[in-house]
Amino acid sequence: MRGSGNLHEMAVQRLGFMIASGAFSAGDLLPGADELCALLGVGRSVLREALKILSGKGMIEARPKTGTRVRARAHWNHLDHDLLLWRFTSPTMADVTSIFDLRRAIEPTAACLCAYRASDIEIASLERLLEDMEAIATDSQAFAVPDLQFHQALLRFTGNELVASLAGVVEMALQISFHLSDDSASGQHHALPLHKLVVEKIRSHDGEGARLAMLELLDEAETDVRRVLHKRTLPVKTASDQAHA
Amino acid sequence: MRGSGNLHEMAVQRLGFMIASGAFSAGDLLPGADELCALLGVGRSVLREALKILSGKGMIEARPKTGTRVRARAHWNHLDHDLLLWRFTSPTMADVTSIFDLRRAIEPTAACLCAYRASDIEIASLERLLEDMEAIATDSQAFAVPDLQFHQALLRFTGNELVASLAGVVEMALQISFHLSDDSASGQHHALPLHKLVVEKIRSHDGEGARLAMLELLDEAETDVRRVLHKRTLPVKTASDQAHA
DNA sequence: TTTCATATTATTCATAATAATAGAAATCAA
DNA sequence: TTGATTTCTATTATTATGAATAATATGAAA
Repeated sequence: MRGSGNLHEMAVQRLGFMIASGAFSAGDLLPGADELCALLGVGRSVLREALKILSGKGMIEARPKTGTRVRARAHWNHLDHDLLLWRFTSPTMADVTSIFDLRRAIEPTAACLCAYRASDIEIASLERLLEDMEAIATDSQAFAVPDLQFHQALLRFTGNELVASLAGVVEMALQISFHLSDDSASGQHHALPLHKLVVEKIRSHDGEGARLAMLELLDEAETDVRRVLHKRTLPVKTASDQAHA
Repeated sequence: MRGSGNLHEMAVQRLGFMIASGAFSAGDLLPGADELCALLGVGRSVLREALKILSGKGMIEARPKTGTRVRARAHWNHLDHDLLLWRFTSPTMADVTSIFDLRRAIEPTAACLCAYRASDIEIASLERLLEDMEAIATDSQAFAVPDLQFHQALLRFTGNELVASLAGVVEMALQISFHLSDDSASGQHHALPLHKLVVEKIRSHDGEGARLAMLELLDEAETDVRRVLHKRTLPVKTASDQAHA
């Protein structure tokens, strides 16, 4: 858990992660203010700011007399960057489904919009990112950087700030992909042709083509993640990794 | 601007709206802490909490010595409920485009997912909402309630919390629709058949059919909004409504 | 069953001390 | 003298603490 920076950031991270990982369940009362201060080792102002941030994410609700309650998950802003982080640090198969549901909804549409709206300069910058990816396609880890930039640029070039605000989700998705595939050094070169196809379709203003290419790209990415995650999660049954659980 | 509730909520609403509507532009320095306290009529703790909430939305960034800066719009979390409110209180045509871009990406996919995942109970509750809509189809304002519930239920029944977190966007979209169409008392009865079609397709587990029906529904909704907004914005040129501009 | 008092808790404010840093001044090397 | 580097300082955010206020769930009384 990233605990660097200001005190209240640290408090947010610790408390938020605890709540997100189920240390308190929905409807539960958090400990009183003073007790929480002691638990987190911070003053009241800091705790208060941390609680405000968490309530901004929809996770808690404070009321006089009763105290501070954990709200139902339906109220949480699951698209929040921190929340994504807390939730998907150790992703399950169901988590992969969630993420790719959303990507499959957003990114093909974004590619389609780009085909009609992206400027020549923007398309050129997509092509430059393709070159970057090609140059380091053998290094599975370094590949992550231009890959992420590519997908985020695509969202941005829709010219729609609402769509672009979903960048955090694809960031998390790619982080999971690359985190999982660091041992299977297959390289990501098989992903490159589809990326190229997407840009080709965008350059020729073929919206429907771009959508389909992106869909195919996502299908492939999802099966990749599932395959590695499957191999990863099986050994857990035998291994005794309950050191500090 | 809803200024009810706690002091810091009020401060957030006022400051946030000011920033969102361009009173300070990106990179600008906000007034110092004490000056802001005076401006908003609150103590330092309250101001501090308000600033924390706004920085949680990605709108500002505080650093010692320099002060608190307004971040570039690209960093804002435009999907945040408050931000949607501040931004779309008086929507432009471009705003309508933004919202429907996103709805067209999300809701057809959500309808498709529902066709495969929604339980019989959930489908039944969609049908109940259809009945509610039918019962009050003549009252354009009352219609808004079950309509909103319908679209949000659809997102929820995908079983995907990430997707469901986009409920705020459709809420804003429908609010705009109904806010605009309160004079053109055409009634929303023409929207009903398409809603029914969506549910029919879901009940028969026809994902692609549900997607297409939802797409059609959105097309119709968008042209409706555009038509009314067009009629609304034209008279502004002649009217002298610069009373307190 | 309703009304009211009370104790608990969050909320707010005010003040003081600490930490961080941008910009200026001073120092040093070429 | 010039340029870069370091140190210093003033400014600002950050944190802590204490005290007073507002709101309300709970239980007692009517």
